[in-house]
Amino acid sequence: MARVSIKDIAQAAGVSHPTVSRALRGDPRISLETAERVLALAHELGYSPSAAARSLVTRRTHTIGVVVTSIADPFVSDVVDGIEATLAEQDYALILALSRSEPERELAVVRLLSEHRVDGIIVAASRVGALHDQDLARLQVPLVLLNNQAETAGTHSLEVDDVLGARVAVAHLLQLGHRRVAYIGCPDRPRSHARRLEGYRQAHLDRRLHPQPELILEGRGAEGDRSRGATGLTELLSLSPPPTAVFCYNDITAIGALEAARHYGLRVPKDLSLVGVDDVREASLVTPALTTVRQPRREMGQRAADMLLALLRGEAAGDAVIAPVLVIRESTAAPIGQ
Amino acid sequence: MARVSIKDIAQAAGVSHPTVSRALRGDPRISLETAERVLALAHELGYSPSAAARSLVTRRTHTIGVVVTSIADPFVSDVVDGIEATLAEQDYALILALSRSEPERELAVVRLLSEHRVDGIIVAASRVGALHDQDLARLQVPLVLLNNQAETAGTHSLEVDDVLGARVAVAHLLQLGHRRVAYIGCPDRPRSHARRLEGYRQAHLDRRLHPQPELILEGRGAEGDRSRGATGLTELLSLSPPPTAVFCYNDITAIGALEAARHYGLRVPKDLSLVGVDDVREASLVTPALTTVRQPRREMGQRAADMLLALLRGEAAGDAVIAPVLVIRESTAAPIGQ
DNA sequence: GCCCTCCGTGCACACGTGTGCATGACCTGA
DNA sequence: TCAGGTCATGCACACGTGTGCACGGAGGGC
Repeated sequence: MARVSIKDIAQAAGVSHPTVSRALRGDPRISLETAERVLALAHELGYSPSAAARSLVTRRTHTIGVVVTSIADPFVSDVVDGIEATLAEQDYALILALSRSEPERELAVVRLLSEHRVDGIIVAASRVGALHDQDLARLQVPLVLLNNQAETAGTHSLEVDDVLGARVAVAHLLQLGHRRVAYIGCPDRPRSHARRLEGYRQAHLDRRLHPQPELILEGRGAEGDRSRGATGLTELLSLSPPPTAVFCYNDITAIGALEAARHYGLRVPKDLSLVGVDDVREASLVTPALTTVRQPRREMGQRAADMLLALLRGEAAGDAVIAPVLVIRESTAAPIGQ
Repeated sequence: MARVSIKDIAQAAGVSHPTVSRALRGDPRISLETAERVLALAHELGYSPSAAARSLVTRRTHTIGVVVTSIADPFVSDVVDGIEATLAEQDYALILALSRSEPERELAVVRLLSEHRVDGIIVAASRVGALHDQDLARLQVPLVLLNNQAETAGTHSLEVDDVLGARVAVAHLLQLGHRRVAYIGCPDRPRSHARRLEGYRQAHLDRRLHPQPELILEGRGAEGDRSRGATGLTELLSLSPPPTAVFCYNDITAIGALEAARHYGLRVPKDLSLVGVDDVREASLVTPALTTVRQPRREMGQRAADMLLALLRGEAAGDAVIAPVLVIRESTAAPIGQ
């Protein structure tokens, strides 16, 4: 423990401790001579300022809290990586707190961040939303919500443009020549589900096409993503004619559909094109590699941190919308006969 | 910001602030009556103690630093998840710091943790090791190293039993009836490479078999894991007779070998059995799903945190070794003719 | 030579909490 | 009635840093 304080330096330099404080902070009122002497001594004694003592008087901890449901989720950890990158540049410390979607833990998180007097908070909920809001807002600290499913008043938020992502993905399929493009959705996440569906519609309308209702599957709630992809595809194949391409709510759903397609003897992308959303690790590994809509996760983290730091500087920061990127791989091709 | 202090409570309760402090900490010397009054007021006013002020006098911040190379690495994020679980139980805050394998950043990390006076530090290096040690040790704070490649004196460490993991994996292959089992290693990580090779040897000796030198591939350094798996397998197939099973340094190497096997028209596991190490996400997703040696990552994080907390309580904590687990999936089977 | 100005530094206090010691009230026993 | 003891509380100080203000000295203008 570096237990040397500015008082020790003061004594060694033969000055008062306020002089040391000013010298270290580069106060121009201190003579060059003493400033140099103090700096040299500080270095020599291995002085390290106490963030606690400093924050006590400045009322700033230079610390921000990051609340996520689970750090094991690759989406979340990429976002946190981006957050840290920006914060580290500004010498902010990052307190990581996991809510684990347990009310008890969420309460403890709020208490922890409150006691440590974080200057600001970023909440990156991977899936479920609508938590914390109330309690965290009560801390009276700048709050940035990332990809939150719930609309919360009084906070700043940042999210990916889901409508645009879906629109670009479906436009890609339509441009390849597909005319029967299906959508397998996700009722568990109503907000992004509705937006992706909207993008699906817009892509059709952009080409003066009308989406066919029987090709739009809401899916059942109780199912997991993967199984929803499989059962969804089974259902779609019973139509006549069946779709030649499917836009899936996310990559895991698309992989489920991919497995089902293989089971039915369909070749992807020759007989069926598939597109997912998220660009999870598995997407590039599966055979054929999945065409997908990537959320620039790291960049989103950076942007969120930038927003928060701007708020801390007293600047006004509106909400931000990030544009996703279509990554074309091997699971999409022109339909047979084109 | 909860800016109400014990002085405010004291004033409201008509007592002195030390009395409030004692009442909140449950000092038995305070009368039950005033204690209750103080607690009620504290709750009513929304009091939240200042960790900074408290730590200034107690010389304990109840905060620990976690240093990792990259949080985006799934191994690391699982470990951090485990660390957080244990720390949260004890109401410790967790400052996350990324070194990113950049000397400049490592220096900044040390400075940051030093200024925030963390009570202890856990270093979880995913791959490269031999960093920080010097600087971090200088902080005079309990230090736990997790899976570090370098031997560092004066610190506590925790690692997975690499020898045992390899031994169990190879024993599995031998028990299936394989008699020519190869090993594709990794010269970049000499420590764990040597240990897995040792486990490979032991498994043979356990059955009174002698490993054949031509079946042991060290691999070239410049190559990536995946490509090393592919070129390694190619080399092995030129032997006569070729091996019927391969134990790979890690899953990515095994996947590289898997792809090469497919390229040569070999069916896995019918013609060739493959085993990896790590149980990365991809391992269970690839076809056929990979038999592998899982490192209990989350548990390792928990154990590391437990060790650190024990050290903080002044207890002696030796080094710990974690036993890995063999996960049998679809990439291993008895050789043809068995 | 005197007054004013400017420059460098120190004094005192503040931030919020914890703790050793003293203080006063009350009770007990002789 | 008084000495001694217990109990609840307050006083003063400490932790390490930052800042408003006062102070002393040097220099310049008249």
